[in-house]
Amino acid sequence: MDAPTPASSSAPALTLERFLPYRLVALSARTSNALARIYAERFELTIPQWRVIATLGQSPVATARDIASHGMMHKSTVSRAVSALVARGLLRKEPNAHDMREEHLRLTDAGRRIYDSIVPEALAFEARLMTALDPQERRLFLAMIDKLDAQARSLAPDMEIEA
Amino acid sequence: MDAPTPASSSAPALTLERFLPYRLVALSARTSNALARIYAERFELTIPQWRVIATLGQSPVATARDIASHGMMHKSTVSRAVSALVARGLLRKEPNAHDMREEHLRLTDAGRRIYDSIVPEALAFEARLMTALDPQERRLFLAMIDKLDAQARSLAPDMEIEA
DNA sequence: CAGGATCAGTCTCACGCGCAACCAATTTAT
DNA sequence: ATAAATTGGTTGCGCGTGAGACTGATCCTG
Repeated sequence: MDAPTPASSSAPALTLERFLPYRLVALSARTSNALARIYAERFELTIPQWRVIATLGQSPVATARDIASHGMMHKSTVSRAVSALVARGLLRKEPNAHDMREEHLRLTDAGRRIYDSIVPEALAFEARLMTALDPQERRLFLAMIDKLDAQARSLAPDMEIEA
Repeated sequence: MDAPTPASSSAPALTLERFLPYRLVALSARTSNALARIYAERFELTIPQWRVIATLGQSPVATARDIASHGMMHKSTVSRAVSALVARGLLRKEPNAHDMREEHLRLTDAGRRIYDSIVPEALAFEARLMTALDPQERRLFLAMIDKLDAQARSLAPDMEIEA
């Protein structure tokens, strides 16, 4: 790409390189792709599958609906990821006697082993990424993400997000 | 979702809410979706189409390859977006006499009008989002994104990214 | 100045996704 | 009590995508 030639336009300049949504997408795509290598190539997990496992690793029992909202996924995406994981023996469905519509999901031992294998690598990756910032910056950065996320929610309140 | 129950696991804790890649994806998805409403619903543009237009709004002439790398898209994605935009009369292909392999792409007047309509709205959206941060924080935040992006590149150097 | 590597862009294929219709269980209203 | 509305989850469908093969053009190297 050439140097950004000013467009023959009357509109105020929109320079993607300085446009926040663009920067966010770029950074998030880069880190996600790098991280995906861990669980995709080495553990044969898709992104939704990893999100299901990550959620259940953190909260041992959850319904598909919980997982969908927590992982910002469509419920059909979760449903398919769950089916695949159950078929692989990494997840178990347990009927909920109090509400037969929902099913409680739980990692099997094999599922937890995979989770336990991925977590240290994911944390190590995060740590390597974070070396770009000093400790104070890290706190600041996460705090600012929180603020921006809250603001984004308030700007599009009714939106059910998909990643 | 319930309160994060500690998992019965020996692995170090991975709490998604505090995991940087997760936070980045969440924020980036939220802002992208909100922004997409502008150009998707009101101008009937897909995300790749908007990226093509945004790039050409900024650098009036570019090849498909330029646009792909600039917008972090696969070349086939760009190819299809370009075809659709040409069909709609928003883009023009011009053969390059010096290299018959590539084609120079340029917005038509209609294309530029759409670009000029979207830009102020996109900038207004960014501004509204940015109100969550004070001016100094904004500079800091963008600088930290740059640092993290550079670090992410160095951690996965050979990776050709897709958003 | 040939022949092989490289490059721009298109096209086919298979797949994963979001959507929306759907089913079954449960809650609410009448 | 019963019908209507709501909710959790699944499934069929259509579409857009990424991977990668392929075509034609250009460049490199001997």
